[in-house]
Amino acid sequence: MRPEEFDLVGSVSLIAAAAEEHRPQLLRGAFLQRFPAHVELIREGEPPDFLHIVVEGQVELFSRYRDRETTVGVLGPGSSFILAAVVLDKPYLKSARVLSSARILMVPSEAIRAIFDIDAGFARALTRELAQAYRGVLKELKNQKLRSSLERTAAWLVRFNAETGGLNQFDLPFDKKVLAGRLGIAPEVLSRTFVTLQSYRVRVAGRRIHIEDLASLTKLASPDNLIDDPLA
Amino acid sequence: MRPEEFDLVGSVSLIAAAAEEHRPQLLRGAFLQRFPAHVELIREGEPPDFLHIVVEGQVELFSRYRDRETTVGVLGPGSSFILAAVVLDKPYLKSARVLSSARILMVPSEAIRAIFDIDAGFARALTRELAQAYRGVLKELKNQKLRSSLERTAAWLVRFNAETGGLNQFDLPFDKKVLAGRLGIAPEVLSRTFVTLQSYRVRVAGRRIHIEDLASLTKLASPDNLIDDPLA
DNA sequence: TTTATATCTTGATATTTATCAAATTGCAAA
DNA sequence: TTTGCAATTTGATAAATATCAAGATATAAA
Repeated sequence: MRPEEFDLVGSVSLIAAAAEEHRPQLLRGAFLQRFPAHVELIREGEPPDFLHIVVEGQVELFSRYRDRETTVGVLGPGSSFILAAVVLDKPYLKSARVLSSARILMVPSEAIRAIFDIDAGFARALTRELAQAYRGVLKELKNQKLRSSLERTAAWLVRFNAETGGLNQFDLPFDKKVLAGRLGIAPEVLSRTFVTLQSYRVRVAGRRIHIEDLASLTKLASPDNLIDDPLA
Repeated sequence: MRPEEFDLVGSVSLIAAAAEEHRPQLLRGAFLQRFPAHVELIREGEPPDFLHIVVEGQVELFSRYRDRETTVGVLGPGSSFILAAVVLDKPYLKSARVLSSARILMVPSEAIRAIFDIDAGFARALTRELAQAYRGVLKELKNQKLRSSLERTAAWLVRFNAETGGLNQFDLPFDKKVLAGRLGIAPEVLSRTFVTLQSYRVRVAGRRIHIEDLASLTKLASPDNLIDDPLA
């Protein structure tokens, strides 16, 4: 890696948690690589060679089964993925593909495990990250099982709105197709959901969303910190 | 705790992972307590006072939202729960109730966090446990999103059968109502699912299950190690 | 611009799952 | 045993979501 890349990488919280003297070892076999959209970064079932950290762009996590596919998450800068597989040295449970052109930091799994064993601060950070990831999936499971697709959509809109300044208007950060996956519904259903949301005074024009009655949408969504996770 | 209780507790893998000299500190404020069925052990939203470990009996993990409720897991002896909340010192995301009379080991959260900070072996064990828990929920999320209720039921039967000796006959370990919750369906749907499974030569009599054509059931279930988790 | 292609929407319909109500069965305490 | 309650089953129906097939629209490359 080039020097300026080290700076960039040092700002990744997990790496920053490692003691200064361990960082070189952690980054020795690491790559910071740029990938175009659609590239499949990892494939479920494969052994974990690298811990992946999104530095720039967006990555979709998904899983295939028979002839089906489902999205299990969408990540932005700062998020790592497949940490659990790396820790346990077990096969990936999910695949990942690049949505919009992305830069990914790839750190060799053995390095992660090695530093984990000798650097308590790094171990703590990693464990915290894992604990947060755990809570993230659990929340998503609850979101799926306890809410209807209309409610999930409303909750996502309310959350995204809040996290982008609460201006009550914003652009969707990805294709509606991807949002549908993120929400666990078919794209057609999302389309119809947006139609239904008109009666809650949500206006949709292409990627542009206007929330004209936040109170009403919020009432529908029933946001709940025990279900809704920060969008990363 | 009484001496024989220390033995019992020492066999819990997480506790066993702590260095000998740290065990007393870990167990100083701990309780090993017996609870009757139906007791609610923890309630989502509350701050994490204790890490809970099932020593005997069964515990159902569930979550409420509005007027709904969903099961997020059923645990047996050896399993801990709410580890992530303890590590992060954040509110529980799920509630827990006793199914069949149970003995629960409750270890104060601060003790867990304190030993975590000074005992690398314990920290490693805890992190591994967390990583496994993460993979467990992720698998459950995939199970829910990628399989129909019929397939989930078939997969559960195939898995349970395999883990109880592969005899192709066994008793359900809990009420059908609880199994329905575990599978994420209404009890009425489970009833009908069992009727449908007759054409796969599954016979149900009360709690007794006979699998008369494992191949056919297995074909329906498409077991997959990236989805099906050991039942613990 | 123009065109090719993918995304998005809409209509029609099928599947899946939930809900409600009413038996029925099982089981445990008296 | 008998009684009473909870669990389970079954029928009827509703609600939620998926699927398939066109169109319509947007977007990016030429």
